[in-house]
Amino acid sequence: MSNITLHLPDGSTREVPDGSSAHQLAESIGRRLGADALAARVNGELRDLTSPLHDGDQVTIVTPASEDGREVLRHSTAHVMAQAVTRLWPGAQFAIGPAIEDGFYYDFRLPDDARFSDEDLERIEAEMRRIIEENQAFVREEHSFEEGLALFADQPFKVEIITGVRSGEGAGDETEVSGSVVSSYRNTESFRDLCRGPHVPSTGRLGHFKLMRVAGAYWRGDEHREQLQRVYGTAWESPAALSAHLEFLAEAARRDHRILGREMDLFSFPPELGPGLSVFHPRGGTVRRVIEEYSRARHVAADYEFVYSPHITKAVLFETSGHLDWFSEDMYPPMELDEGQAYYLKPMNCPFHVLIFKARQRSFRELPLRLFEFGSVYRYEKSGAVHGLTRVRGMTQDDAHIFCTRSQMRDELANLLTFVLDLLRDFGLDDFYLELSTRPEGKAVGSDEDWNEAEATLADVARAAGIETVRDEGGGAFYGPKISVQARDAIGRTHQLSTIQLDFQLPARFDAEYVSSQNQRERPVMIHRALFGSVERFIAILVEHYAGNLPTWMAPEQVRVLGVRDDHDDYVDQVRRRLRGAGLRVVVDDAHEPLGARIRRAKMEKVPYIVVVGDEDVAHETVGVNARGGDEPERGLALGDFVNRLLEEVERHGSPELSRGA
RNA sequence: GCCUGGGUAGCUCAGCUGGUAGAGCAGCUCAUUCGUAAUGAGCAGGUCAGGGGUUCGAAUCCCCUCCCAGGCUCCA
Repeated sequence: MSNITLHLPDGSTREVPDGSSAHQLAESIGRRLGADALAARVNGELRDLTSPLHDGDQVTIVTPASEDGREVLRHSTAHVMAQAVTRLWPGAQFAIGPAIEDGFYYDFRLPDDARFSDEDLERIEAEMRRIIEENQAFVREEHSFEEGLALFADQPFKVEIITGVRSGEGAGDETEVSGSVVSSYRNTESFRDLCRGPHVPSTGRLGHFKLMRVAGAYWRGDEHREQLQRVYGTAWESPAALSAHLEFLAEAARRDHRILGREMDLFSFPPELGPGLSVFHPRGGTVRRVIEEYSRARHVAADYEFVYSPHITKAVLFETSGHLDWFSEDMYPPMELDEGQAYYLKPMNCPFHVLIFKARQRSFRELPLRLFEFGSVYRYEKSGAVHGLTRVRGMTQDDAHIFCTRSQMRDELANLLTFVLDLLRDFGLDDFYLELSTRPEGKAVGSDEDWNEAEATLADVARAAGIETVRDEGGGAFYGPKISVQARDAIGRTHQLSTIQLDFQLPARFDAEYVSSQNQRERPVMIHRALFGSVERFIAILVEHYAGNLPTWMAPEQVRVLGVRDDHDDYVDQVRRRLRGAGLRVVVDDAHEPLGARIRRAKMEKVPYIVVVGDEDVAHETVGVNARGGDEPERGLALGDFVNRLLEEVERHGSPELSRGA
């Protein structure tokens, strides 16, 4: 028997007998690898371990603790769940069950319109453990379309997938079927599932999973079609990886801004206001004011001009802008005033800024004209979509619109991107990537040339910024492409923050013009940009990023002063006035409670500095300082030194030009 | 908007199959005067989300509405 030569990921080659499977290759490399192997990536394609190899193949053995390995074991775990469900609910129909980030899901329709309850998750999980205990093999079988249709005759969703593939539709169902044949994986005589694969060799290779929740999900993601029962699970290569993931979820829950916001008395969502509408309490108001004031100072330094616009407007404004055509469903319904005149709450600020531009004739000498506003907007988000401060019905954008000439556009965008990233870094977010969203099919307005030019310009600017950029094809707004800045937070989650959008449409719709140096009327380009996105959401992200421990410059309360005994009150007040006089936010806790209890309260409220003063401090004009996150309290620090230290810390965060100018 | 689950004191929660509401923390009062994460006692606090129904009797069972959570859909 002749040998074939295979290429391994480390660049080496290996000869194995012709007809060898990926599994045999793994075993020939090492017993340990043979035992670990779950699947193989052959010439870039994931395959079963049993698949035969051919001369010249590039082969990577897939082991559990890898992205490929986790994907395969998650997908296989989804099949185990489907089998468990059919055992528990005979006649259950299943739709699709792919691997997703951190886990998997499977969509089901249960007999007699039954629904899963939370308790059912435990039953399903127990049944899955039995299936894993049985160590059933995953056996791949291939069929013609006709055979496939016959095999899955009692599974209407599978039939739809198969017929969709045959007619060339359903390209999105690659996890189920691909190519010219129908493949299925059989676990037992009675259970098989339509699937492209690959899968782990047998169910015994699985087991580090947990079912998380049940949810509704529309068949094929279409809200006009049947809603199925989706079960989500997480699955990992080892107990340690599973528990690390569960601990990550617990950590995210501990940082939840909705919980911390209440505990820290920052904001609330009174039910009397309605879903998605928040109020900021004094402490949250302080955080917000500090953030907004800092943003204003930066914008002043960057030559923005400040404008204001009303919250409601006649319908004609949004008819002209085109927003009523596209988003009327997502706007609050109009108020009928003045004999049938419809007024809308504004869902965005841009048309107002265009009107400001148009208020008089503009010269090219005024461009770029940068109009900034903390603009409150109202959007009628679907009731199921609102979430804390991150998805709301009323929010304030740090919104600006830049009017410039086409020749200024590139420089303006490049400077803007630098400005954005610098500002975000000042808030402690410094791990970014960019997303370039391009023309949305079927929704876009405007000429191809304009779109191409806009996309190319944004791509150039993104490249020049030297930050990782991913493309989001078709993700742009109807009037132009955009760059968005995605920031990773302290626990690795990404949040879409700033967006920079190019717009050739709105100036045209409103017939905005400037007079050029050639005395010609020209159409300006408009750049929409919001750096925080919404101020509310930005605060939520910061609270979660810092787990509530906001840096001193943003903290609602910077220092808490405690006297050891009542008779230190005079000195406590002296310390308070000194700190207050230096512009610091100070609170005195003179409750009649033991010092330890007051320390504890201040710690739990995440105050950056706790100052304790007693007899020795009164005598020497010193303070004891217990810093948040510090090891040991510092005793006998001169009051003046402490004040200077704090002032330095508070001022240090900003950019140099700002601390000089503002 | 749809699916699943939920709503009991300011917060976290208990209250079995219907018999008339409880704890801890927080709050208030009094006592305690204390050097770095919980001093003690007492008091007060509830239309059990709201409305309707079943019942001799509803926090508990049924219906409707509101709100919340997690998904789906959507996200200018």
